[in-house]
Amino acid sequence: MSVHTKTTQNSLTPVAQKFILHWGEMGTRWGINRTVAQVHALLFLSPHPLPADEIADTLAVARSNVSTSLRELQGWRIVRVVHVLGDRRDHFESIKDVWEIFRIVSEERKRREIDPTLRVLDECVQEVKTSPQGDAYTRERLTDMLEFLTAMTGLFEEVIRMPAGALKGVVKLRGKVITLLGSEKKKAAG
Amino acid sequence: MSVHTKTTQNSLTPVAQKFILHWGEMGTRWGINRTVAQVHALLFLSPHPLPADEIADTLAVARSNVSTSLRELQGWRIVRVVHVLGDRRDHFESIKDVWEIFRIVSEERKRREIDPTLRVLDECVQEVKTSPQGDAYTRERLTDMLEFLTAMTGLFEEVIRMPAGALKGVVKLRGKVITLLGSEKKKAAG
DNA sequence: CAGTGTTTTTGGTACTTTCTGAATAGAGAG
DNA sequence: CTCTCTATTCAGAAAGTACCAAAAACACTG
Repeated sequence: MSVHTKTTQNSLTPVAQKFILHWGEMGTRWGINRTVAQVHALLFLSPHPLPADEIADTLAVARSNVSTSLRELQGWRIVRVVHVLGDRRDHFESIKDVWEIFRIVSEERKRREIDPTLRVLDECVQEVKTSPQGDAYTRERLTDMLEFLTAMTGLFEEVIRMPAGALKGVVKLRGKVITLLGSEKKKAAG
Repeated sequence: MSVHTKTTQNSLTPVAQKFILHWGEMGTRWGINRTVAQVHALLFLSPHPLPADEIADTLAVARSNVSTSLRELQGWRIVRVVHVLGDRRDHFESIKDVWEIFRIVSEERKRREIDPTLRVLDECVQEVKTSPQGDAYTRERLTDMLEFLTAMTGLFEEVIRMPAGALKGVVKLRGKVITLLGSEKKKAAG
């Protein structure tokens, strides 16, 4: 206690504070470290790149913690280091395009989590096919799951590959997407 | 009568084991308790409803832990209790339709996490509009984010509302979705 | 190469979550 | 009503994660 006396408290507007805190909270719910999410939120809102110590100051966390978080964010390729003339320190900035952020994070998570799952599922299906007991029910369930995930991933990749602006167009079609897909499906089937 | 053998055959096939372990691991990465995910995986694979003690036995976790996990799964409405004649114990079964599972879980998470985020973002945007400092940059960033999330949520709802079978149809269109949406957008715009 | 500012690593502590065993509560049967 | 079987709750143990301060490493400068 009483260690927080070094309050240079780079002032956040109440709004920025609210957003950053909420973002951090959401992070934890999706398996992302709170501080990491907060650092990202701060950089996202910041109109110019920030040095690590200023981030630590603003968020009131240890400098070392910021260092780790920045490293992680760079690993996800949504934050990068830039340099400012006359300042030896690294400065960090976030990608600002929300669609880009979403796309990159999604792809990374797909790579890290979905792809391995698909691999495991495929192995499972193979194994259950050749297994001595040949549990038909298990096989059916696993096959279903594999097919579903494959299909879902495919659709997702379509969406993710859309140009940034396209999404807004899609929204204006509210309700039409299903129809479009549906009718196309009928044409293909019939 | 009512002679359910205490010594249950709790052996898992290697394949089932592999799937359950991986599923549990994936759960943790998406903010879902490992045991909860494992219980779900087990019920998903099981050709018939299972009583809690058998689940505990099979997964080698405490009975109480299973109780909690089942409660959580029921809260998500992807597991329900059923009864077996001549057996006082509750038996549990999972929804088997993968699309259903995905739909229900997605909607629940949207309700719990996305919706509150949209609310906070909206508040932030309102507040920054009327704030004394009126930080224009922050406002722009927050507005962007709000618009994006709204759009994404909308699209997601479209997809989620698709009938179970439709997804497979979509996959066959590989590459056409963007085109369809794109051309439709141009038509609408131009 | 000594000196200074900056970043990363490390080792330990605090905190959070998960899990368990024991206690408790409930529900039917005799 | 009591006995038995089952389900849930709860307090603390165990495990896991986040965080910090200090030390080490690094990168420039003069």
